[in-house]
Amino acid sequence: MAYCDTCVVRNRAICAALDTKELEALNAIGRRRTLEPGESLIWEGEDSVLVANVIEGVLKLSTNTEDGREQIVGVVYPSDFIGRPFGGVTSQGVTALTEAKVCVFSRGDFDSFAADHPGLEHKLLQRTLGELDRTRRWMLLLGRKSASEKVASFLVEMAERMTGVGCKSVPGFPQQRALTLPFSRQQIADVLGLTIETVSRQFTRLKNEGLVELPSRRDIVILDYDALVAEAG
Amino acid sequence: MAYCDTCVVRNRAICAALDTKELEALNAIGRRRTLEPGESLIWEGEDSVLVANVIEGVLKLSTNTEDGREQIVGVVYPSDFIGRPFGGVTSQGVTALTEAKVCVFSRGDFDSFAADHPGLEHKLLQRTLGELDRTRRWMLLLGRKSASEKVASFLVEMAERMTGVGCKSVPGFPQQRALTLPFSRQQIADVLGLTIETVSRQFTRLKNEGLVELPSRRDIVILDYDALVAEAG
DNA sequence: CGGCAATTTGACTATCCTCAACAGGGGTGG
DNA sequence: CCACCCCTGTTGAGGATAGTCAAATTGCCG
Repeated sequence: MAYCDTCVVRNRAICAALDTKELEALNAIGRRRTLEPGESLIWEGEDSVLVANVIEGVLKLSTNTEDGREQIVGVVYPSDFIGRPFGGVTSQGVTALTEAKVCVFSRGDFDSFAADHPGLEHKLLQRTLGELDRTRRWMLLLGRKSASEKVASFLVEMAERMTGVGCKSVPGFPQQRALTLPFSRQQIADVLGLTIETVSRQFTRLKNEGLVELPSRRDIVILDYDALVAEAG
Repeated sequence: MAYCDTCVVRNRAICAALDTKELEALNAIGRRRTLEPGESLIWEGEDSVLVANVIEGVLKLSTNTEDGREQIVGVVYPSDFIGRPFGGVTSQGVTALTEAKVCVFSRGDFDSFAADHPGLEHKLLQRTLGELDRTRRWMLLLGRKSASEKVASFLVEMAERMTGVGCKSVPGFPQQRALTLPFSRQQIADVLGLTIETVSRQFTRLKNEGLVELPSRRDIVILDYDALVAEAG
């Protein structure tokens, strides 16, 4: 049952703080789980009952207003940590965007384990501080950027994040990058605080201006990365 | 020099994790500093050179676009922690809104000290997780709420946060609360992702509808708290 | 090939922003 | 002590951006 031995995020996730023996103990309280696209792992407003590491796939963190408007407040990738340790109510739901594999722990078990392993907590703290930085930078986009700046920023961010995952650099076109988005148009709108129609219009504008190509609904080829960065503001 | 003995946030800040002796060691590497309103402690984009605890006053965390638009991404109160431990570049500036007292550490000193005191790191982790939750909830406001919902949410949040600080409950009017805002109109706009004019118009609307009174620029009396909560969406 | 959902496009509207003028009030200096 | 000034905030008019509603189109899947 020593999943961790073959875990692809072994050295990038917070588990990297643990030696082989400690890892075995952690392994004993965790279990792997596969999620289908659209499947939720945690629901908004429930007591925090579990935490997890992402092994594979992309998931969204989202909150909703009572009348159904949604805002995606975070996107997590392999090696990222999910959930709210040390009590409290989770104020975001967690839902798989692609097929995903996660390593799940009951929150109580994880809390106790973490209390005995300061190195693990340190890793988690660093990760949380980084996530807070990233989240605050995103607030500038939500509060102060125009629709065109938002969409350009989104594409730049995706190009960075997906590097090495779904990104191929095309020979002879160093700026050119192809990526497969893990988001529907609606989900992009929910990330950017826009409507689906506005996102769609911005995409076609970028296509008409020759900055991107849109071979299919989920695929984007970036033809002029620098122009996108400039437009991101 | 044992400032900590008389420190008003001794039991609420992350220092609460330390015993008397440890506190002495921490005290030795920190120093108190007073900030005037508008004075900055940390500038956006600089290397992280110091961290601090807030003892007294209110400070803002803010980021700016190149062309000068500002977004306030966090507001910190007494006992809150400021700065970016464990390296990296701080992506937010920190500026006092009111006169403020802070307990400052060089980042390197603090990092080393924290490494030897897991209890302190644990407190800091809890605080950071809480701040991340709060920040993500604010993203829903920035991305999905209307101007009237934003302003109402802001007043509700301020009423909660300032309780016990600048807040008096008026006998016979349990819903009624008076508070002195630490923000100018422009700063409120920068918190909410609005313009100063829109904020001003929302305030006068709330006044005309009898939900609040505005005795002076910085003072607000909430006459109908429940209505504000309802309008916050 | 047909059906369905996602996306795009179009027309129109509302909200919020911009620009501009005005008002208030707190502090300073005469 | 009062008048003035400057800064902050308010109010108004007009316009632009993004939202809403509706219809057309695409492409995916059986």
